[in-house]
Amino acid sequence: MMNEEIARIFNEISEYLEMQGVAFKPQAYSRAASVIDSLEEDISSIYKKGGTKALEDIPGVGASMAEKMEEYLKTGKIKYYESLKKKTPVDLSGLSQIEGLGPQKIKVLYKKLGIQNVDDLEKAAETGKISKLAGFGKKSEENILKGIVFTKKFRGRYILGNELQWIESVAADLKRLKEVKRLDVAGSTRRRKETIGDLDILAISSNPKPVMDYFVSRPWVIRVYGKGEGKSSIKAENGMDMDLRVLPEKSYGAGLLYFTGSKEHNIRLRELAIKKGLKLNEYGLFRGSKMIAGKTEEEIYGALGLEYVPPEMREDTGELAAAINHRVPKLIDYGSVRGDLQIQTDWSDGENSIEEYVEAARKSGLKYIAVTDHTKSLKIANGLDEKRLVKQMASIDRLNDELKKKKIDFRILKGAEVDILKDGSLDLPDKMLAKLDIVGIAIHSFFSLSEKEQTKRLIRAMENKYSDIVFHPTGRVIGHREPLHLDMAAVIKAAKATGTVLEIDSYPNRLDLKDEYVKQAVAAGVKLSVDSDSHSVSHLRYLDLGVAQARRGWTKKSDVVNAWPLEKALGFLKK
DNA sequence: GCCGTTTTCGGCCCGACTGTTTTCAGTCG
Repeated sequence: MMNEEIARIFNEISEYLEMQGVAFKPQAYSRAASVIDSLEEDISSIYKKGGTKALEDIPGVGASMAEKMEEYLKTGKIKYYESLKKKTPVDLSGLSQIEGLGPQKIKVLYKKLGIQNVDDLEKAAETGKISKLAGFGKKSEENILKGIVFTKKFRGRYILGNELQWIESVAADLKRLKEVKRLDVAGSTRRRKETIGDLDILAISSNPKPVMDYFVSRPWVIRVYGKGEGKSSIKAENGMDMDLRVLPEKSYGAGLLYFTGSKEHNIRLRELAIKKGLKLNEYGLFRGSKMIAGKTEEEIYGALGLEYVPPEMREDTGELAAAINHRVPKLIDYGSVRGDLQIQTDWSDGENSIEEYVEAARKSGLKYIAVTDHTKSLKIANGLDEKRLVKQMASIDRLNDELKKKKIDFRILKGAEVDILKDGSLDLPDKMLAKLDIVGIAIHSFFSLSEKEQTKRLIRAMENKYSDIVFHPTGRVIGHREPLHLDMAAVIKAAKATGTVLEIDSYPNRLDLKDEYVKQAVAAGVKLSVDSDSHSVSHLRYLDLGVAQARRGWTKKSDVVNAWPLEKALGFLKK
């Protein structure tokens, strides 16, 4: 993607300007960089549609940056950036990844020692040159060496769903201390971002010292960056950085709000406070020196004249306007999914039998599941042909009869994850699809078709009168596979027109649809399903990740068909 | 450099911790 590259360049420009001591411009560039980085649409396609005017519609991007982006798209270079780089030829991106190094220190390292990259830095640190510099010391030198080792070893972010159990066990461990009155994991974990970079843990304690002592001495702590009564920072053995902060009870809501973020949401809140003649920080909301709110988040939103905003919505994507007008949607609750509409069993590439799924699903409180094994084209997954599917349907009938006899309120739906072929036709004939309760359709091949072809292919499949749900619609695998080239606006429009449900696949590295598309789909009146895409009964727990994704896309219970009672859901789906 | 139900000019979030200092700059979130 162009976006990542432009974001990187803008971030570097920001740091160069900071080196020069320029005021305000660095923030402008770094804000634009972060917006561009999280943008769904590619810069080049935005530019193609509307030129620099369209680029200027990106928040934080004005005429000057739009022009630079245009220059980059046309020539592959930005002269302004090149000249900054020429003046101070250092690997900024690499160097600033080292913990504790920022623009000012990098500047000194370059001017005094000619350090241009991480290798130079390592050599200088090893030969003791850095500790002799003014403003640096022995400790700085040690930290730089440690930082180099760590950045080499661990990079990138963590997939939330893969870490959540561990995070919850860490929190539970700390909560057990008698000195801890309350403890929450804040940050992007609380906002349920699909990936997280580090961990922010908050606690109330009137006696923080033993809590901090305990925290930094956990066996999985491999490095302690700092330890104080108010804050301690460590690195865990999986490479994740963690902060634990202890706050007084009267400020806990303010702290929770502040450390939950997002940063952009907080900045907006502070600006709102300023406009009301107030000041918001992590200790409370103040009028002059008088604290007027702070104990709970609800209290602070209230004092600012706002409706409460759930953490999953705090991304500065319009939630504050909604809160001002008291129109924050009532989001779908965790645990409110009643049936799972995508499950693979041992008939194809799943690990468990239908019977085992029934038992596990009942245990987790579900009322129905759809068995949706792969179809024949997906040979690698042992996909079912018509003959085997008929056999499976008969066995589901038998199991349902048994459940009925035992007066168990649970239903197994007959379904399939039907492969969408290259031309948009389906892998099973209509007369077969007609016999299924749930026809999930999915793309598992020809990932690199052009946007036009891929969109046409998917929409054609949706137009089949038996297609109920598009499984993992964009096909992305976080950190592994880019999403399909799709015109999502057109897909969402087609979903509405054809009455096809779009899935939120809850699998940790899929979470597909992603939050922005969920929001667009909900706004368009498209119905969603939240499914686990289980390949084992242990995956059923992922449903809450899908609900989190739904909440991040402002979804209400009424938008999610499998949060409805079974009969209503079946009534909505196509014949 | 960006932005505007106060503004097209004059603002731009704010505090903790570290390491180097002896009162503070830099980094981080």
